[in-house]
Amino acid sequence: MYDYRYEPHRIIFMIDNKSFYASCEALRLGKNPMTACLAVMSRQPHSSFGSGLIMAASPVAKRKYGLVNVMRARNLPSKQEAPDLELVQPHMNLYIKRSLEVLNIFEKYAAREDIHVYSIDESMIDMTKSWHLFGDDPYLVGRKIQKDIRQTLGLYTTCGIGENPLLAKLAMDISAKHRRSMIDFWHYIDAPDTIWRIPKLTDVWGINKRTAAHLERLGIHNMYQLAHTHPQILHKEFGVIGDQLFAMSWGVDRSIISQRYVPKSKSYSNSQVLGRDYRNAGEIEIVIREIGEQVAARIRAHGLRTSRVHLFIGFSLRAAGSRHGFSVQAKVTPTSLNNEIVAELLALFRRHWHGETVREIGVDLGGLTPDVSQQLTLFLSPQQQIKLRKFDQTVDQVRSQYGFTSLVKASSLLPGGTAIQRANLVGGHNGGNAYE
DNA sequence: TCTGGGGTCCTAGGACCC
DNA sequence: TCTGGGGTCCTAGGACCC
Repeated sequence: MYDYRYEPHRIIFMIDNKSFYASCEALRLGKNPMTACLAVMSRQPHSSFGSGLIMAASPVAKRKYGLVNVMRARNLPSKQEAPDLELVQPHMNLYIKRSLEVLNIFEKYAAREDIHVYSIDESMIDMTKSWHLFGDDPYLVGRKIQKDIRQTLGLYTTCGIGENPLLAKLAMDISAKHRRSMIDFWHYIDAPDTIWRIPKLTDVWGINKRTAAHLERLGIHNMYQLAHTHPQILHKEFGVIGDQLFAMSWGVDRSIISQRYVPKSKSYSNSQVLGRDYRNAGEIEIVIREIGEQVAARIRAHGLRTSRVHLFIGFSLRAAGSRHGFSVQAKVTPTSLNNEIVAELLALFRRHWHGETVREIGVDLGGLTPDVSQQLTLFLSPQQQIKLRKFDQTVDQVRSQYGFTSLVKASSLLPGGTAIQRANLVGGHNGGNAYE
């Protein structure tokens, strides 16, 4: 048995909003999230029939009609088969607002530095220092927070509690989500009855198909077997991921939430699956420019410059050839200028594209540094550079005040441009109004 | 099956340097 | 010549998460 004496023994809450988007929609329509039968469907205008995406489904819709998240609209039951299933458009801005409201509630129970927002609907709270202020047992405190959120916002949450973040996450994913009580507490010493009994490797956070298949090849079919495999073998097969897999099988995780982890590399990206196949270089380049300028505006808004420009092009599956696309990057002199960023993207595109039919385009700007000093270049006078900066900044300002479409490049009006259609989207989905 | 979007981490292998 | 070795940086691609 593992000696857990020197592992952290904290009280970590992992709280997840049950069917978050679908619940926000149910409440918006004056319904109860647990009894409403609805799904949130995102559809791009001008895309082919049946191409909609189910972003979220309410618990009843999942149970009654077998809906799953990120399901294609064409797989939905028909109107006759599911007469009471309601399909609604996403309202991304509303979800963002609700998410912040949930965060406000968490801040009543713990210091901001002890809260880690993991995603729009999941947060981790280190309650070690504060749980006893709210009850006699962490379990009861968890229920109290759940009740608070339900009474204040109408949202239902599931809560995993653990002695470290990993145990809390597993308690939530594996157990709390499926219990009527919607809460569970996992301790190190329970590993044989909890972690080792997880039925499928892919149920575990961090293990997906590929890793599971690799483990299966080694004769490891469950967490018990993983925990009883020599760590050296795992290290040889998986590198540092192997070390991590072994630690996970014993519930070991030494990260501390208040010690903010600073990611080595941060980047901003936008990508889109095009509504149809693009074959013409000019049309493809319009979209590359649009996406490039969109990401460039984002880094400017954060006061950053990029030193690594990355272009991803995905080919249409119908396109012949073995390449399914390409993904290339180039180091550049740090810049936040539309012109320079787009020029580099187009150069990358022209160098690597050989006429294939394109269906997906993505731009990622990385190697970010604060946009403070002016980098001199050989090609432009400082005055010209300052002028370009001013121009980009002015456009950014007008757009933030009057909306993206208040100022649009003429090229975006040409066939192929997608920026205008997508101007009101948030994360590629309908933004709606936060106050609807 | 055919096409959602945003993000991070890890690794292998090549280039280059001493 | 049947030729050293280590370190670092960089790119492409894989894997996973929500």
